[in-house]
Amino acid sequence: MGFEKRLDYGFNAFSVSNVPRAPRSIRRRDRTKRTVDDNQFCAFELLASLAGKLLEESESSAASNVSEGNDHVYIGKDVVKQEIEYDDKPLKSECVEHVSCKESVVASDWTTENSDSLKEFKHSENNAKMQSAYSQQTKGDLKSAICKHNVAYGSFPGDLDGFSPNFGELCDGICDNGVKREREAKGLESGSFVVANNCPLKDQLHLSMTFPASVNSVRDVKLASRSDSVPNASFSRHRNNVKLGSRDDEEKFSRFNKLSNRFKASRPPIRIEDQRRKLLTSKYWKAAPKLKDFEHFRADGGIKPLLRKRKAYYNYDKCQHDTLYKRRKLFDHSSIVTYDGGIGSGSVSNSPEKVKNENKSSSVTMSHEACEISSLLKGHQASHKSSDSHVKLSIKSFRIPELYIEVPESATVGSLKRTVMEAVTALLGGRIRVGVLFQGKKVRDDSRTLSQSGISSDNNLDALGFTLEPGPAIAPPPLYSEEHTLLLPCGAAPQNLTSSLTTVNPPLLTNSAKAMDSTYKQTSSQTDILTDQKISESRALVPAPAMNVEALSVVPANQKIRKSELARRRTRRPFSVSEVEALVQAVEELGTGRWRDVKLRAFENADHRTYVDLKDKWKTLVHTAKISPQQRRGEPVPQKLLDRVMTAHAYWSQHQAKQQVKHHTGTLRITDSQGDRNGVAVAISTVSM
DNA sequence: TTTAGGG
DNA sequence: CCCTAAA
Repeated sequence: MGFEKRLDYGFNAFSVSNVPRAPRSIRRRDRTKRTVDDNQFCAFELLASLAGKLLEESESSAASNVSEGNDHVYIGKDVVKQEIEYDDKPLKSECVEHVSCKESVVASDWTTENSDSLKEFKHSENNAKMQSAYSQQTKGDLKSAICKHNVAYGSFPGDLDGFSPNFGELCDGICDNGVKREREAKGLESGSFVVANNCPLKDQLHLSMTFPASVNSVRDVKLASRSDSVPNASFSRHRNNVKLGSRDDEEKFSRFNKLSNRFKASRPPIRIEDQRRKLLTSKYWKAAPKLKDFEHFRADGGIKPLLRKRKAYYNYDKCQHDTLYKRRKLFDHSSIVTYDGGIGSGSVSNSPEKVKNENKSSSVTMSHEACEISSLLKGHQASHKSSDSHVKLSIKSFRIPELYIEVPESATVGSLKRTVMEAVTALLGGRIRVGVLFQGKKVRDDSRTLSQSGISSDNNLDALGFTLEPGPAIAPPPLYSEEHTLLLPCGAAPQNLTSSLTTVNPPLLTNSAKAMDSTYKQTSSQTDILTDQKISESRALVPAPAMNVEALSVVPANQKIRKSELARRRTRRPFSVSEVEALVQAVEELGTGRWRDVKLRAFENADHRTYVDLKDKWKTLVHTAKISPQQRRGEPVPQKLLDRVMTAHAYWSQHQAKQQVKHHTGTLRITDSQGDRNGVAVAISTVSM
């Protein structure tokens, strides 16, 4: 009966490919060895032929900068050691690191960096500089050479598995010593970054030919553009940071990784997205700022090129995981330094006596938007002539909150100053407003008088605090919805305030509404760092005198941030009609219980479509088909397709039911005669046909 | 890792 | 899309 029904549904054409599937282990094997062999030679050859050239160019470009000349030598040494130590370090990881590190370098504009304990970071930095040098000096021959590098580079990450057995040897063969090898790595990375701008199209094509998909990192564009930005312009850095932290970027990053994975020979693609999710799910970002952690990362996150066992995969996964992780960390790092970074001990002090001058000088360097602070300070100055009924406060200093800064030990004092200056400038340049805390609570009502608020000279003014907060920019809704702050308009000085005043500052976020997205991240990561870093330590940086209520109020806020971060989704990517078509087609042929196969058949090259996605889409398609056209939304799916969806859905659910019935047939037959529950069950499955 | 389903 | 129990 079921069979006839099936005919009714017009499924004659369906190839009943519900053949028992081979064990996964076998199925998996089917998909292997596809890309590697073909590409192997190519990549090796490129690598080999370019190694020398690359080396030269690396040297020349690095040496072009005098200040970097020394670094180069020095770092070269370090790096060699490191390379040896972490021989199995995944190259891909490297690349990503440098991406991130570059951010921090550009952001802080450090000029020197040499420290054994900061090997890794420094190393990266240097690379970043080299990249910079590359991008600026790349011309003529170098250009094409770099492009080729990119080709070689492209082959690395993807072939870690398939290639890896030879990878180490390859490197050893090409590079006589660690230095060369390292430089080569640098070159590869540099090339990959520069390529986006300079590489002729044909090179890109070459890439595409060599590898299944567009190997060129999607991040290239942004990186390239970044190197265009003026290193000294803090605001441009802002922009870059925002960009870096943008969802899109993240998304692309993921894709970048996945792309790489696709070249793996003996295992299905890694779902980086999933890993990301796991990361996001993890309670806290392990944003430990200690640079030593980088080394740690190195040590345990590496991949043994020669390993092919499952374990190796695990390592690789972990590595990838960590890579992502690390990128995150680095990103965080750089953003912190750039964004609201400052140095804790360097509080922005405005003693009453100096207020005027400070204002003066401030107004030079600060944007007009900082007038709120100026106003506050002026008012404060005016407080000297306070009378009895006046609350007397003395703002000794405004501390910049949640300060966290990280510079290599080898950084010069000058660069440190610059870094701090830039951070502070960026901070003050934004819209800042002042919040008033009293007895641990925000004083929300701006219209209330001080006495109404309980703020009087009689009271313990230690309970009064001010906070610096992000300005009127579109405040992050969940985070600051409760933050009621007192925005002091220019010239509208607060009541005369004298007397000692404790100031505590909540996280001062950024000024730009546009930057909100990244702001979240930065804030959260920032707090994570502090969290992970032992409160005591962070307190040293952010001395929050007397009233630590602020810290309390910060906690929930950050949880909100974290929440928002956790909640982050992939960018939505509505299925196009053609995708639906492909999906329907595949499901018609494969059924509804083989999403992995569906994925492989119809979406193998769609990295962003997981089998879960496909399954979900099918689910919604079925639903869509069931509802009236008026209720449907989004890009309309052709009714014809929906019909097919219904048909296929009906068929396969029936099929499934039939299978189940079959499966239980023996049991059912036996009990059927009894006409009880089992009989009912049979009837149901029949009905559903 | 995949499947299956609820959220 | 996300999350996750189960397989």
